[in-house]
Amino acid sequence: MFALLKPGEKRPLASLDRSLIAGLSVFEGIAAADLDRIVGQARSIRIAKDQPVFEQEQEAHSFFLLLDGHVRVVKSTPDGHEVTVRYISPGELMGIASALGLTTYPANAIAAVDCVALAWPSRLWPAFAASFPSFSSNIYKTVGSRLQDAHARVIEMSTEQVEQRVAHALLKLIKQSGRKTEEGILIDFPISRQDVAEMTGTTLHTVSRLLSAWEDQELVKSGRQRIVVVEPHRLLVIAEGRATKS
Amino acid sequence: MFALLKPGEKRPLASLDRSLIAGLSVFEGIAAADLDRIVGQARSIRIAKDQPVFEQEQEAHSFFLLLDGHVRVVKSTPDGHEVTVRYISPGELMGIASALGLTTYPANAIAAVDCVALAWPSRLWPAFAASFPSFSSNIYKTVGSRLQDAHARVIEMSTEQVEQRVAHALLKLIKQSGRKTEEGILIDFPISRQDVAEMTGTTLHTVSRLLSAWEDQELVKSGRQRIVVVEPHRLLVIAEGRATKS
DNA sequence: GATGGAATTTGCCTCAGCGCAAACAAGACG
DNA sequence: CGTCTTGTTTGCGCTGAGGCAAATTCCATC
Repeated sequence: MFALLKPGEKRPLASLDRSLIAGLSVFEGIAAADLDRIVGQARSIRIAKDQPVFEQEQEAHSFFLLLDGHVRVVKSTPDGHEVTVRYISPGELMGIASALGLTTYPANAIAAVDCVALAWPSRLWPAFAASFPSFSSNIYKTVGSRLQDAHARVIEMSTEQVEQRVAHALLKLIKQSGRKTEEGILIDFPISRQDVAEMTGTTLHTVSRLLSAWEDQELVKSGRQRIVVVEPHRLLVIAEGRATKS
Repeated sequence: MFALLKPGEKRPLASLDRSLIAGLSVFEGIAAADLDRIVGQARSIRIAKDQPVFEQEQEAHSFFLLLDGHVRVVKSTPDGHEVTVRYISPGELMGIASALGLTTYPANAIAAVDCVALAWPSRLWPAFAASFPSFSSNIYKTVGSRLQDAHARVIEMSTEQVEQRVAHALLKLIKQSGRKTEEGILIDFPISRQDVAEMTGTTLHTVSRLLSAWEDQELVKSGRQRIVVVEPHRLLVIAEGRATKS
């Protein structure tokens, strides 16, 4: 199920760097000893690019903490549509269905690049919640902010035009996973027009047209599965709907 | 802040009917003694029609359990749009910001009719979570299902046409708050075209046109702030997009 | 029962964005 | 180095649904 990374990768597997992990917001306020007890029960896994971390409807056997890479969480509808729920960045949790009383995963999670994650068996959750209150409280904060995000998304879909939504999506992506380059801020994983369309409720054609237009205005530079935001500020103007339609 | 009901209302205030409350899913699996300890710390409040239960951005001083009535939860955007997040029915929680680590309410809650609710001070939450694990677990189940709902909503907005979304909204409403009458299933509180528009991300004009068309087909009967679904099954056909556009 | 305000209906016009289709470019792979 | 797959671009036409505006109906209230 979990394919291996290409050989030559230099990421930690057996010997996890606890000091790095301890800095993550999920573990905020947790004593070192407790942290060890929590992390000690996880196994470390690798997921190759384009492989699933977990799948919709599948029994939720584990929950995960992404250490390295990027994961796309997608919901598939019965009639064949795909809607991207969110992208997971390093340090974020995923597959926390069990904390919400679900027994199956509500979405598919696909590695956008080769990934490393910690995995805990879901059955440990009740014990964790009881023994490490700050851990569970941190996790519920995550859930809370995802609920907020989802509502914000509903509001965007209800009140904004496609152009604004796509602009917002790019801004979110560079905020979450942007890497400065000399050209501008690069979205640090392969992302296609189709992917952006699935995030914003539109079509790859419309996204392509928008990116082309923005490219002409030197707002972004983009290529195959690659988007660089050159002028975040002007993009924000569009996102907020204060753009001067010239 | 909390206006009174009209005189002559016969609802319980001081003497709460515990046996009724005990049946609610929020309290599932909780010992009678614990239930008493939880409910004992709540105060019972009344909210008059059109009055706020709590308001967006306000400090989240309390969380609530609706006992009677219907509450509309609405988010306002900076640019004046209003998006209805959900309707709360009797037995449901609202204002549970504190359980998610928020200090302010993320939305406005307005009584759609005169309401009765229990209110707990938010500061009790950590103690409740620690002392009554099934209570907190039930609450997080609620949160989980709301997260699911929100995602479902995003998917609807991304993949369905307005007609389907409005049909879905009516079906959800009759499921949640439908009352059988000889005409059909009545949505049991005043709801305007505008309200439906705010639930579905469209305009009152479009909702009005749709309801008129459905009225002609004898699918629904509607009037001023009043909607009766006559043929839920045919409405479901529309909602699923299997309608024969005649 | 007259008045005023709120909710609803409807016609007409416009356009953002989708669907379709075809061409094109860039890697991947042998 | 040619070939093939996958992602991208772009033109064209169409239409679902919103915007605007005016008329109408229903209630609440005095």
